[in-house]
Amino acid sequence: MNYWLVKSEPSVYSWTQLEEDGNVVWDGVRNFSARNHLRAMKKGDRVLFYHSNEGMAVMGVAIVSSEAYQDPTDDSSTWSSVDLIPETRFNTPVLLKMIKTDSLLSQMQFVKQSRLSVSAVTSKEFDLICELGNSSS
DNA sequence: GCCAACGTTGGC
DNA sequence: GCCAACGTTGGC
Repeated sequence: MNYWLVKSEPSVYSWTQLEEDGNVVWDGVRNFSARNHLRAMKKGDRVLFYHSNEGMAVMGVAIVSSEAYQDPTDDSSTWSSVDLIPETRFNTPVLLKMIKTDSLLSQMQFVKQSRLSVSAVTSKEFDLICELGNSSS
């Protein structure tokens, strides 16, 4: 299994919205590196769901429920989408501030490439984020 | 195929 | 609201 992180501005699409919807078509990605990550996703892969701009924290874990297919919002056959479903809501969102102070987590791809909207996560990083997110503060 | 200009993202 | 980072575009 592989691990990923997607970013979303909560004013555009939030974790709470994902929980209400039960699933989401992750469309609108218009960056080649991010698209390639979408295409590498397998059903069952875990995806950290990060709030950018407001909140700036990993909110929980989603699951890839459908592998990459033609982005329905794209006419040019260039871009791809996947489907995500919510799995676990962290009881303690893992703040970017905290991630940046950790020697392991501060090396995460999404920290180093802050504009990449879909990034890869190692299993170590994933486990530690989950540990922090599931611990009661 | 290079690179300057431009637009967008996202943290602060 | 500012600005740094960086991906994309387009002229040459």
